[in-house]
Amino acid sequence: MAKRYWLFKSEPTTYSVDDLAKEPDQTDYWDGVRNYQARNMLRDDIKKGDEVLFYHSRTKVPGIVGICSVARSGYPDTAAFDPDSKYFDPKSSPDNPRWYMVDVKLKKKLPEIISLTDLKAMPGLENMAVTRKGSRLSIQPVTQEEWKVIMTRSKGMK
DNA sequence: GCCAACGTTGGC
DNA sequence: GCCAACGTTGGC
Repeated sequence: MAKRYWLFKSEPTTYSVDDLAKEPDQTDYWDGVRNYQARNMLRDDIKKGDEVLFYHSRTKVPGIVGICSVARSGYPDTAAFDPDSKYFDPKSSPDNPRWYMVDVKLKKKLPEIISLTDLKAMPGLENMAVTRKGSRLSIQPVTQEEWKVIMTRSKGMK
């Protein structure tokens, strides 16, 4: 399977790119996704070696803040089994897990954010879910063309 | 903080 | 299986 590209959203008050940067080996699990469409991608499609845009949502300036790679393909989200976790789901069990997560490794924190406003203005990104109104999907596929456009933009930074 | 858009739940 | 009610998301 060829390498694929994704965009992961997180609220920085919950988990930010700086939190990931502090982790050993800058690697952490991406838990708490509780949406079936996103779950299916985590379980079936997102593989080790794929690349990920780290996106901050629900903040003053939303946008892409980092580039990550997938360090581990989809496996059951253990937070769903933990009654003390805010992601606890009694309907998920180790025998029959409902939710999945992957591990991500931060490759590069961008020197500056590529804001949503920027993304909307960049040619070639018109079809990205994140630039479309009302898109709440927290895990989104990114095409190779879109990825290239964003990489070109990030390389222009100093 | 507001509120429109969205996804999920549950009664019927 | 429909759909109203509800809770959540996320830009502004």
